[in-house]
Amino acid sequence: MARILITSALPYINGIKHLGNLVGSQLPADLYARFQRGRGNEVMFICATDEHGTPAELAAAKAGKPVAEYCAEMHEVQAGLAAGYRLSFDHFGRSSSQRNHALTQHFAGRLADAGLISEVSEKQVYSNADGRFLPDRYIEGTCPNCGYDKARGDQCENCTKQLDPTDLINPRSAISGSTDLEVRETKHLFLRQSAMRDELNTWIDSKTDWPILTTSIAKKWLNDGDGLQDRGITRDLDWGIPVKKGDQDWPGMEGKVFYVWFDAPIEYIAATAEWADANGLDEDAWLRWWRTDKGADDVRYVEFMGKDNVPFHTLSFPSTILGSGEPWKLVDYIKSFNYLNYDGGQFSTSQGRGVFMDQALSILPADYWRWWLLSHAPESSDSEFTWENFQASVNKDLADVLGNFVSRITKFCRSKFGEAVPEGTYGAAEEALIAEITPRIRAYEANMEAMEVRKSATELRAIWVAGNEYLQSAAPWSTFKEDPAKAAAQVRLGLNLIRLYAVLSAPFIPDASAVMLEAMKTDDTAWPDDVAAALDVLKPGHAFTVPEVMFRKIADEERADWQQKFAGVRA
RNA sequence: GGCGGAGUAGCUCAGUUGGUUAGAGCAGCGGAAUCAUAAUCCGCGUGUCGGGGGUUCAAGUCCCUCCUCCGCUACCA
Repeated sequence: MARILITSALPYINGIKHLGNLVGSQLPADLYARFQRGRGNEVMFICATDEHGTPAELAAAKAGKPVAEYCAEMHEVQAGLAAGYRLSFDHFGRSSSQRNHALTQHFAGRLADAGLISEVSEKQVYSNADGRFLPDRYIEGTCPNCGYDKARGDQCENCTKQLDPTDLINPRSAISGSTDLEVRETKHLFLRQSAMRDELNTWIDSKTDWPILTTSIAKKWLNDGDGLQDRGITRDLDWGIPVKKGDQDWPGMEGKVFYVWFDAPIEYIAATAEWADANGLDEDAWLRWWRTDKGADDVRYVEFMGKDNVPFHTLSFPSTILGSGEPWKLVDYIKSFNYLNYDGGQFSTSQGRGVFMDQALSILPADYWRWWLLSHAPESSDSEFTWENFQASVNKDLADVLGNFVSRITKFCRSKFGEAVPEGTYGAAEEALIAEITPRIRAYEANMEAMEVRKSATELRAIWVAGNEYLQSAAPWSTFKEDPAKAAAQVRLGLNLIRLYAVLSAPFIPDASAVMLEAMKTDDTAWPDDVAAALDVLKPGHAFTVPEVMFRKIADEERADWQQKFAGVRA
């Protein structure tokens, strides 16, 4: 039995995520986790909310709440939505946990001892009115290049010229609009990634099986300009993990916190410790997933994320791990995704454009969204959500192909043989179906193993179609008239197909899978290594029930209504 | 500007290291069947593979060039 550690990029705390965020990391990670569990492997699936940083503080202020309280509430909201989408995290932690405080401070101490931390004094813009230092993006002013009056301190959105905040004419705080700004000297810690460059380069070069999207981004950062740059890992904020060297104070760094991108990935580890705490387990229970000297040497660690997160997972976090000099588990495979667009434009959290996780669940059950999003996952390039495509795909695949298959076979059996699996011996046609479906199931497994999400969905659908093809050519409604025994065998196979589909489909549509198993009155979810045996699990006489309609169809009027409703911008 | 991704049938997309008549799903057209959520199954595709040039016996697949879209570009996370 293999042991597989899976992490999904951490959703940021400042609001409810949209469907693009969902399909870019958490959902495919869940698909993979469910598949691996289904195969009988031991899985640790970890996610958490990413709670630190300026945007969290601002969102809390806007909500009129203390930031700790705001984060606690939003964590519960996000946890509820994760449950709504059936994301099967073993633990959904918080980057603000005490475990993460301790681990982040521990790593910083180790890195300092290894000579990989430097202290740098720099000048940053301080807003007296806001009482805080302002990140470059939170300073607005007139672009010296094109005269655009809402240029940000890092870049002008109008002419795309990259800027330094001090370049701006008439700079003001983007938070309060105040022009009472001044440049102050402040000291920060930098992670000396540049010293790790060769080691990282060698490591990335060894990952020949990674998606091009992943390695090309990493190589770009390693080789661009003067090569990998050191990165500031502290900030002048109140909310965050206080800068400490292990459990010791860090002279000169009082009142500062670690930068969110330093502590967020460490939360993958800390959340696993939180999992152990929540389950009353000892230290070894989580260390065996993360420390190669404590049993993690046979763990396969896979990370899922959108492409914007790649630099941090290929360079910064590995620098932290490698630089610590301790035997922490490094990632084995990084699955990265492009973006999902919404009706011709981008989904946008800040602009409220698109469909958000809570809205989607309010109009349709999770399986509809899971199926569409996963079967259209933006793997090779950005992909696009349109209501027409969503309606057509879901109606055809889920309602017509799968749902109707379950409906027709169970109802036919009930009317002719009653609600129990009839007696019958499989013949040539049944053997032919098994012969056709077996290589498809093997291909499905291979695609799932390789995290080829769309291809997996295509193969699964083809397996559903094979059931309809079989039923159509076997035509038990005809054979029943002259040879009821033969019809009985055909029906028995059909009912067994339902159970098989439930097992195979569970990673994509867990709720429908549960409905199928319940209708077949079985809890046998063994993976079909032997397809013939898997189609013989439900024996003659085994009782079942006819389930309610599994997937209702989306009507044109509904679709038009939603299209209208979600066309604008969310308040 | 630099780097990366994409441009294949009306729509969404597959197309391994170049090799027989370029594929799938959806939509469309024709037919079969009537167990079923009017749900299924079968048949039907002459597409400048973004444009142009080149290498080769052979290119969607390699090289050059141009065009279009998208992302990233290091203090948003």
